[in-house]
Amino acid sequence: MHRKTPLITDVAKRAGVSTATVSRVANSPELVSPATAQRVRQAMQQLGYRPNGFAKALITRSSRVLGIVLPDFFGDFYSELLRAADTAARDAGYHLVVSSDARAGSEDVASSLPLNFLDGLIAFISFPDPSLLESVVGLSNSVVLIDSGEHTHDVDRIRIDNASGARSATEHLLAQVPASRCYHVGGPSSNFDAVERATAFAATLSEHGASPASNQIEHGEFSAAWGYAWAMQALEAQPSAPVAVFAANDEIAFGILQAASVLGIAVPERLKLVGFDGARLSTITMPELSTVQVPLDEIGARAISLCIERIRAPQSPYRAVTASTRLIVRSSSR
Amino acid sequence: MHRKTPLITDVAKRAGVSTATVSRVANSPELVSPATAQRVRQAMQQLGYRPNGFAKALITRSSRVLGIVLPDFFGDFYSELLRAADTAARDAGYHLVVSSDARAGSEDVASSLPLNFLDGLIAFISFPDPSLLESVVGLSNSVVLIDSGEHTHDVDRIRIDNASGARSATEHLLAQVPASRCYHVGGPSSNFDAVERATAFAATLSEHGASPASNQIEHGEFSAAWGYAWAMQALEAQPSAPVAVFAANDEIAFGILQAASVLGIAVPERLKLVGFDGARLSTITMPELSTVQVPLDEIGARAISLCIERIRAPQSPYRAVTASTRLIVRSSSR
DNA sequence: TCCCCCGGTGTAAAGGATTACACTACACTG
DNA sequence: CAGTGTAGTGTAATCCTTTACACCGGGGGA
Repeated sequence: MHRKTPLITDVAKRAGVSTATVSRVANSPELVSPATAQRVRQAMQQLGYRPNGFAKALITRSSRVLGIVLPDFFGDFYSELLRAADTAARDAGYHLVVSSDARAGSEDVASSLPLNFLDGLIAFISFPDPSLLESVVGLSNSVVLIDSGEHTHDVDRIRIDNASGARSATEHLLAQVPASRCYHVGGPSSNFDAVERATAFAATLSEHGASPASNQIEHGEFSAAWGYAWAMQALEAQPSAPVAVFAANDEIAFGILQAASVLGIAVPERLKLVGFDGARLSTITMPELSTVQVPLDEIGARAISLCIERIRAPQSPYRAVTASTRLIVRSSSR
Repeated sequence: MHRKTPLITDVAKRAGVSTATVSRVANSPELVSPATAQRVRQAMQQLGYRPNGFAKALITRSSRVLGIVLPDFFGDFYSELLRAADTAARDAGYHLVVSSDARAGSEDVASSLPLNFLDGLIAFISFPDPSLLESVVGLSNSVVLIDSGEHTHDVDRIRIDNASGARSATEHLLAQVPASRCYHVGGPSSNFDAVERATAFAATLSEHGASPASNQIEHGEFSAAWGYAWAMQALEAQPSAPVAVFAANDEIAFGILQAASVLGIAVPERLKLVGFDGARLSTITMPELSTVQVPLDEIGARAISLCIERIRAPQSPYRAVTASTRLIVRSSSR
């Protein structure tokens, strides 16, 4: 009555060959004579045969599926990263399983991915809790960490060069506005990137002989709401002299832009604004947002290639890659 | 030298039981005496045992992994949908593999997912090419289609009630502005949702005795750039009397909002604007955007539950669910 | 006392592919 | 003509778990 899904033996029977030959047609055609291959392929077609992935993976010890853990699904930042990773993975014949709760404990990371099916794991964890990192690293043989700060573990890593981008942005602002009217609207103080960006901002000010007042650097979250809230209370009180703000990411900058519009503060005339990330959002704000570009596509692709290379050569030395950042000046700050 | 990963037999040996008992401890603990279970668990712990997913899936015929195909990774719309689906899946003990090129052919859909590992498939395909749909349906035993228009195939489906939302929005605008100054800025004419929304707009105008001029409904794409471009050329020429615009999604509306700001057209005084989707974007624009809310979380969760129910009961009758939409009036249109 | 039932456990048979190894037939070499 | 290499194919072991079925011992009913 109900047709069972065809097995390799069915194909073999139909084509008048052994299962080994059928398998070879699928996996190493060069070992099979063209005539036989043709017959086998036809049999596959007619039966609608598709190899059972589990059986294949069981003996092959490989699923060609990678897991990727991101802090969030939302926002252009992760979308772009994910897209790049997905493309790179596909080009290499791999698939991606995504998960989004990196800020939860590692048990969650573990339970949020079908770990038993993965050939490798890429984790973007910006809350550098050493024990969390340690356990994530233990989750798979081939782990790549993105942007997880310092660590003691042997593992492949990709770092974002927050400091140099933040420096460029700050220098750029300092060239236009005195240090005392330069502000940094930061991300969460528990977030690795946020801290690095804030630190670089402070350091750059210091190098210019200014020691930033406490209200010149404030931490919040990576959201437009935080940027808006900050701006509403900080900018309202400002005299008419121009102010410069370096936001820890584009979302925050976007919020600040909205507040400026409400407050009637002209950008860039009275407010010089620079964001961070260089994601899509920065190109659709009005005015267009100056930003520090993070090479998301490069990071995504590199993460995949590091992971795949480790799968191929488990014993090779661990590598650390730094993704460089670059200031892009647009109309919000000139 | 190098420790092999522990097998179920290792655990069994160490705990002094058979592999069957070990397996039972993991899968149906109620069959095992507490004392034995305790010993086995301890052995698992000590060895760091994790069952081989492939072997398990092979015999179980189930991976508890679902695939989901979306048109895109970008934008709040899909992010929210994905998040809801992911949450629902996780709650049900399933994992999600995502893929993003639904507008490509079905071969691409097939190659973009590790089909051989999936228990089911959820596909959001808004370009209702019948043969594409047909082949996607054939990709897995348990397929759920989201919003793929009419179709002849037996398959579970979720539809977005575009028409009723679009009607409400249009009525809302007609209550404030004469029909001759109501515009619809549509999405791609090949997109199912876009067409339904445009059609409902036109129908509502007709019901009010107005037959929309050709320039009152234009198709473009679901992007801020398109909305901006449309507004720059359409709104510039407008007299000072207020105009109403129903955008086919929030992104487009966002672009229109930007253009209005550039053109110095006050919203909502001179331009009444309503979007569609009700994603996050609509809440962070200035002014806040009236929109037709699509219950993304409900859709995501329902898609998962339909899929899982089909897996459980492959022979049950196919179902079609309609997700209702609802107008949310905010400051951009009142 | 005998039997039945049942909780707890073990044995061994799947599950469906890949691939090491063995083999055949034929073409060449010397 | 014996010997060797090679292209093409088949046989059977293997990957690691789950689970149907068998078994065993003891408590309770008749």
